[in-house]
Amino acid sequence: MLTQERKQLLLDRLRRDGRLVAKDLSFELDVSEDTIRRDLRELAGEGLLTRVHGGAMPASPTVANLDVRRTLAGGDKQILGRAGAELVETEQMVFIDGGTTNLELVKQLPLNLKATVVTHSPQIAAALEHHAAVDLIVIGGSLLRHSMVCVGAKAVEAISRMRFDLFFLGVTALHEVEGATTGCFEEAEIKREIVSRSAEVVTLLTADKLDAISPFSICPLDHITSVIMVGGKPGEPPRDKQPPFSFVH
Amino acid sequence: MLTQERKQLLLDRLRRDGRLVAKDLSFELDVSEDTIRRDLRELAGEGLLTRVHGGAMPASPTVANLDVRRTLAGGDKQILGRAGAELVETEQMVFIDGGTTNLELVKQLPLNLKATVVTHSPQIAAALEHHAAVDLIVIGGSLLRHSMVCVGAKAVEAISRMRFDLFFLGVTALHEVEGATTGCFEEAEIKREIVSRSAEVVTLLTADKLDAISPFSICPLDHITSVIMVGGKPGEPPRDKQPPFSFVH
DNA sequence: CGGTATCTTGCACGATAATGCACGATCTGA
DNA sequence: TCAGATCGTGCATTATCGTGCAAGATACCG
Repeated sequence: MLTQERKQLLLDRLRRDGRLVAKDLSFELDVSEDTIRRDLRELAGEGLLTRVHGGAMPASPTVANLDVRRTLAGGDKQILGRAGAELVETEQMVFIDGGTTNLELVKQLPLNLKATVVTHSPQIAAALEHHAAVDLIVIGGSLLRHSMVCVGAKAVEAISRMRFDLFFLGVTALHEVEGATTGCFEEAEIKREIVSRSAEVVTLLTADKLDAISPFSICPLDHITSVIMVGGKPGEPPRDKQPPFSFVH
Repeated sequence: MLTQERKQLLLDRLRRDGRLVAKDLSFELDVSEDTIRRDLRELAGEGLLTRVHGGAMPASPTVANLDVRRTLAGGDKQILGRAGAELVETEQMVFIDGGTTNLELVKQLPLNLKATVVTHSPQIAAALEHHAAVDLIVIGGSLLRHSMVCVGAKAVEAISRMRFDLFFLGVTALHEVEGATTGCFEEAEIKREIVSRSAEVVTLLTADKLDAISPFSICPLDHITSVIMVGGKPGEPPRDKQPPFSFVH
């Protein structure tokens, strides 16, 4: 990727998101953080943006940097997304479930990632538009409105003819005893099928979904390879969870 | 290959990709990098592009970002989109093809529209997220990168079991004699299937696609119920086209 | 037909730009 | 105040660039 092209992309991102995080960009564009910081320094030199600790903000009179740190830190879902994005390896066959957390994950996948991605979420698919080296397979079917994923017999059947290295499972609740559960029968059905055909199952979980139960069961906890949660306050012993639970921040 | 020919190719590439990489071009055209760089230097001298380390970028502060271009180029397409949106009636079964024009159409559909929409474009599907009363069916398959629609045998088969009241057909070219054509074999295949199963076929057409021909045939002109074009200058008699052509502005 | 001028291309070589890493300084949140 | 993240700088490495030059192609002219 050309240097100028990258800088242009940074500016576009800044306009779109209202901020830039050096570390995330470094991962997504597959260059060192030094390079990103150099770019930001130069763009700031041209007055195109304002540098702040951790990244950059728009140059315009857009608010000062009172609590820039908090702004830059981004939501929990972004943190989870980044952690998830780092798990994907070259040439893997990955199924990505729907949901806002997984959408964050997709946004943080390296732009030059070479892999096969399967999804039943049109939004996930659309978000992969610019990942030119990703083979994208969309599972069709009736679209469930509230979760915006495709379900139905045909969808299950299509999935039943595939095998995945990695599955990013979205759940509405996770419970020590009841395992992973969700709010819709059709969705549970299809998730269960995917779980059964995946070597690794990873769930990116926000704290509010832990120790909760939804109506329809997906699978017991031990079918899930890894549960990644946003770590609470640093210092605080990260809850009393054993693996497969892990914490990021 | 002639020098001038090569330079023209470079400019075409630049317009298409938004950037040029010297090394890649050297390999592709089988000349030394020096030659490419010489070309770029001369083209830059004529102000046709801007040189950057590793290649070249567009001369004008062109909006390199495709997403931005999509919204900017919107004028005519928005008009077409509105015209198309007005054709959809309650309870109809509508297939919406991919493409930026149809995306505009979807954005202008009434939020309370009650209908069944079928599409093989994840972007179209995602854009219908907030249309709560729309039954949405997504046709899955391998995703064609450049047009971002799903294709393949499974997709055609799924479509072959449906019937549509209305099909918004996207084309890259429309010609009096050759009819509707497009740039990709797989796409033509699937469009043809949809046309054959639709009571009405509507094409929203920007002027630049008229009287042009693309490699793969979809259907003759008389299979198309209605071609809606953006009217040229108001006052100017809207070309010499008979129905099915109609003009809006 | 032979000779010359012009253009194009590829290669060599020193100069410049881009990148990543190391290390110490600075900033941030607790 | 402290630990960890982020930053700036200097340096080594690699890729790219610009220039000069020579070989081949083509056109032009006598």
